[in-house]
Amino acid sequence: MDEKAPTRPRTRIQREKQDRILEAALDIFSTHGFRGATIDQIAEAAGMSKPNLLYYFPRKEEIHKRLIARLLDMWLAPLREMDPSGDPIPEIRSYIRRKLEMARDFPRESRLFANEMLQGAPRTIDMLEGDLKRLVDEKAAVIRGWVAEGKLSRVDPYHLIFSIWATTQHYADFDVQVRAVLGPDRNGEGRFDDAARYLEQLFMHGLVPRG
Amino acid sequence: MDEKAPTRPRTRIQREKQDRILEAALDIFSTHGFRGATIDQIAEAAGMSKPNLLYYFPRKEEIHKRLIARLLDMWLAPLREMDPSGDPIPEIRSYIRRKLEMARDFPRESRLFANEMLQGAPRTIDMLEGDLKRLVDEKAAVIRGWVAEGKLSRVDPYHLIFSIWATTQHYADFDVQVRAVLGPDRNGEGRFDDAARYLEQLFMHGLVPRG
DNA sequence: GAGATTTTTGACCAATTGGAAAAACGTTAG
DNA sequence: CTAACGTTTTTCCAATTGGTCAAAAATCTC
Repeated sequence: MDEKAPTRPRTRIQREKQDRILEAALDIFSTHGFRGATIDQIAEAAGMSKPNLLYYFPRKEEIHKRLIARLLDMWLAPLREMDPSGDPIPEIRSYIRRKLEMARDFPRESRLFANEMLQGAPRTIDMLEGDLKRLVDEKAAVIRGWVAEGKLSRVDPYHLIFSIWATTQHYADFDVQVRAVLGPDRNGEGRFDDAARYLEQLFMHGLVPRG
Repeated sequence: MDEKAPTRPRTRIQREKQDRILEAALDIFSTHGFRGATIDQIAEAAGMSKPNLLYYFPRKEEIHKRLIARLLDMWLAPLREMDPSGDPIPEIRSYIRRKLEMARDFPRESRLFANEMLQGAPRTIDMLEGDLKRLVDEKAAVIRGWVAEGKLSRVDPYHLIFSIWATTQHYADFDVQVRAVLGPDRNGEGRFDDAARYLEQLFMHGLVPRG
């Protein structure tokens, strides 16, 4: 069958333009949400005319769908790599570190996802209840096993995962607030190092000083 | 001087209608963001015609401003009440609990705020750098004092506050995801109790089991 | 109940929106 | 060169958007 829909890039020029569109769309969608973003905005950010953009992605939703798909795949990689046969503490520690690095290096992706969640995940709910839930269930079982072996405190594995997501993504999603509160001084990229150190302490030993 | 702008309600009917509008607007703004929300939507949700709504709030931005103002005031109350002369551990514990209760009882407010942050806080940045920063600076100093007295682990007070915000608001902002992952079973309002228990353990002692 | 005032409605507007059509342009294989 | 193809632009459209305005309706004051 011949598909004319340019969903997957065939030629060099198609690949380039589609990349430019997706790049621009990530900017716009991640700050304005799906409804708040306009095709004109995206087209301008991508340096092309609206009809030209629509030649590559026949509708607005198509662009968004592609971005979300790319994102979810990449987003869950760190959790996927949590190794059941590894040592619990280093595994979790490194999961937190990798997740924080992603918040630092891909803040727009984080915000795109956050936007979608805030809106009730209308275009993502299936993946949440499918792939995502399956993966989390699997890893939760692993964590539960670790707890049973006495290698972790007796914590709810689901809420543990939530808290890792929350604390790391916060630095991407609430970046403005973080910057505003830290002020101009404490505000180089060094804040991610501070965050890493803090989260290490929090997740390992908490706030109560050890006797 | 005679102000005709109905910014503050004068009569009973004004108060009622303005409340209905703000209530409806909270729904819409918190799920679609400022740009994604339309006056028509809000008017319909409030059960009145668009021109009628515009009689009470002459522009869209006015509604949003009022909501944000109301929200910030209420949102920072728990932090404001953190008592420098109290015991550190109970003070922080109770701050976390109150913040989690707010996420449970006022999820739309949380999402409204999150939406504004994602968009770069265009209508809120002044408050963030003003009132908010001042308050956080003040409380951070308090926490630093507690650390110096050896009553808390040696943590960065700013990131401590961020992590409390992140973990608690997560249950409001990412509600869809939390529900999807927990599945239909584990999903009564009991999830907030589970969260409370988990956060207690996390913030007090972390994940490493005590010898 | 008359008159003043407040509230509501209906009709309207210009700008913006997502998108369609088709013609114009460019590229390339034969 | 030319036919076939892929790309881009111009023009257009109907729907939606935030907002206005004057008249109608309801309410309040005396």
